[in-house]
Amino acid sequence: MELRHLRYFLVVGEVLNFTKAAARLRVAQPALSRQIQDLEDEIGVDLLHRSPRGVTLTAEGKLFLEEVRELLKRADESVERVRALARGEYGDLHLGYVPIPTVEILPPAVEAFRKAAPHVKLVLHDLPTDQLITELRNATLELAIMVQPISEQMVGIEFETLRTYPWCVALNASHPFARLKSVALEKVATEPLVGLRRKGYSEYYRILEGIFAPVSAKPRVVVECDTESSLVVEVEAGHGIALVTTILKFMSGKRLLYRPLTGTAETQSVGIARATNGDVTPAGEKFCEILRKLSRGASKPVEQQC
Amino acid sequence: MELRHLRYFLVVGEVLNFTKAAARLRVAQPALSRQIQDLEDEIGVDLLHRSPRGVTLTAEGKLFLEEVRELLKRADESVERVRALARGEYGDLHLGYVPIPTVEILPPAVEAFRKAAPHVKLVLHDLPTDQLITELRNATLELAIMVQPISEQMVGIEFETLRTYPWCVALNASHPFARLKSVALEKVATEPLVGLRRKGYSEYYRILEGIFAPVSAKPRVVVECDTESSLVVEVEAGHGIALVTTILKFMSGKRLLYRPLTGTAETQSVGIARATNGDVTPAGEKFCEILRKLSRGASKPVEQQC
DNA sequence: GCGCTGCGATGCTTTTTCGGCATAATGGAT
DNA sequence: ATCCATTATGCCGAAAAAGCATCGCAGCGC
Repeated sequence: MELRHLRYFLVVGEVLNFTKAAARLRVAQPALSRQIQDLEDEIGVDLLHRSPRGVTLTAEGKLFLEEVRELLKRADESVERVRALARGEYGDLHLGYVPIPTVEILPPAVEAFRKAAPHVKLVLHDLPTDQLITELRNATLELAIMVQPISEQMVGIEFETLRTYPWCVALNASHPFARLKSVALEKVATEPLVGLRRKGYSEYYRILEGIFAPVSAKPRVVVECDTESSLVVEVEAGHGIALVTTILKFMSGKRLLYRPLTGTAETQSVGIARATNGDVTPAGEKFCEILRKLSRGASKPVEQQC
Repeated sequence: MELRHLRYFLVVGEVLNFTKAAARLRVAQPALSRQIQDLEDEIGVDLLHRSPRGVTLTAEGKLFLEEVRELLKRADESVERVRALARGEYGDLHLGYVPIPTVEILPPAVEAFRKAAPHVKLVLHDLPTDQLITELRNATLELAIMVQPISEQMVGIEFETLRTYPWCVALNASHPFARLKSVALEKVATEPLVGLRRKGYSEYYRILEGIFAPVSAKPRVVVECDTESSLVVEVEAGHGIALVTTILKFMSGKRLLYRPLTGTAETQSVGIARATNGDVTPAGEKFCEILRKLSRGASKPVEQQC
């Protein structure tokens, strides 16, 4: 039994006339008769009552017709599903991200992707940087949107920058620096700083050290915060100033002031990370493409307004 | 795309080796390679990664393999279902019956049928004779187990006798006839009778008239009962005697006495009725066969013990 | 390093089967 | 009885599948 037999029987069962069915199938009537006979022989059951005025379905034929209809529909769907998977319009996409630094990039990309590939089950995993790296390596995650990791984390990881943000100083309105238009790196070196916690954000400290290296200073972090939101609270409370990027504006609103940091060329890059040997599905590639397009087309990042 | 492609792909996907798969499929390896290539070309997606050390499934291949597994399974099931229908082991069987006269025949037949064809949905319809005839004609019912209808009801109906029961007289213990071993027809002719109601049991009256015709008498039915059980009650209460068959013993127990009726050769036939032009499914035929076998093999009907 | 081995792919031939054409058989309708 | 629409059959050519021999490739062992 081949699908041909089923396709032929479906039409014969619907039209109830070999001649017309053959015309619709673009085959000669005798060929069609043969195929249906072969089908009946193979399953060993008469499916049709033949008469010179056409054909009628037997009870077995009626049952089989319904089965065949369903079967052919499912066959089409199966093929279409595989094609959709190959086009990146079907399947699961496990995507990791660090919430705060990606807040400018991720939400519009997710929205665009959901529109472009509505049948892909997009699973978002909100995790700290260190764990994102781990899960990319063991393939739990396919892609991650995150801050560029420090070089020692990069083995086996590929990173593609989407946006770069200059560093700036976050402070509350009563701080002396509030009157300045910008803050020089040397001045920050002596200030007490509010930072993120070491565990989970190890790259933050490496970057801080990188920024201060030219002035031979060590950052003096007096408060370590679990999250960016508590960092905002600490700075607002005057426990120190913080070295951040303007992305933080998205969550601090007008509670903090931001001043450009001068005296360093360091920037923070946000982009896409993937495992070097990791299989990225077409859906994943589609998501990357959307991210790239949005990053190219977007207006200048908020840092400009700092 | 043909089922052949799917069958081949299924084995290749499971064995992950063309040569072994070809051996299992009893085709040459190049033929198998071709078919799989054709399949991939047709759906336009690579399903396998080839290497000189064997093959592995792509993500698309994994998905398609599952789809194919399901598809082929369903195809087999569909064919098997049609075959089962043709063998009378699948489908619906709408069976009508008149409860009391069939109580000796039907329950064991239903039990045997359920064992022989467990996947047939047997739907029992408990209806009066007249309605059974109607529903056989309009094909709502396929078969009915009932008392043989009178000739004018028989048009378009075929009846096959399974058992015959002689008529006897049902009476209560205090009736004068209770002392007799048997009751002659002439004696019954003058007695007040308890009978079934005319509406729905029209054949009962035709039969009664037939029994009394030889002695030029008319049955004198003084009470018409809706059901056999109320007939038992009326006879027990002494409102009259009743002409019945010994089948009634099944429900009256020892509340009534039964005496053979002499002076008539009339009997009541219980059997299978079907519409002359009605399609009887294999399941229906199977049921008939079981009824016949049970009727042949059964011990003599209860009438003998009357 | 070089042949060996196991694997899938390719080229060519043979076999099967599918389709087309002409025509027979069928059975109800006129 | 004849006609007509419809399905079935016989035969042939074309297409597709299978088979056979062989190639190409990559890892393995000597």
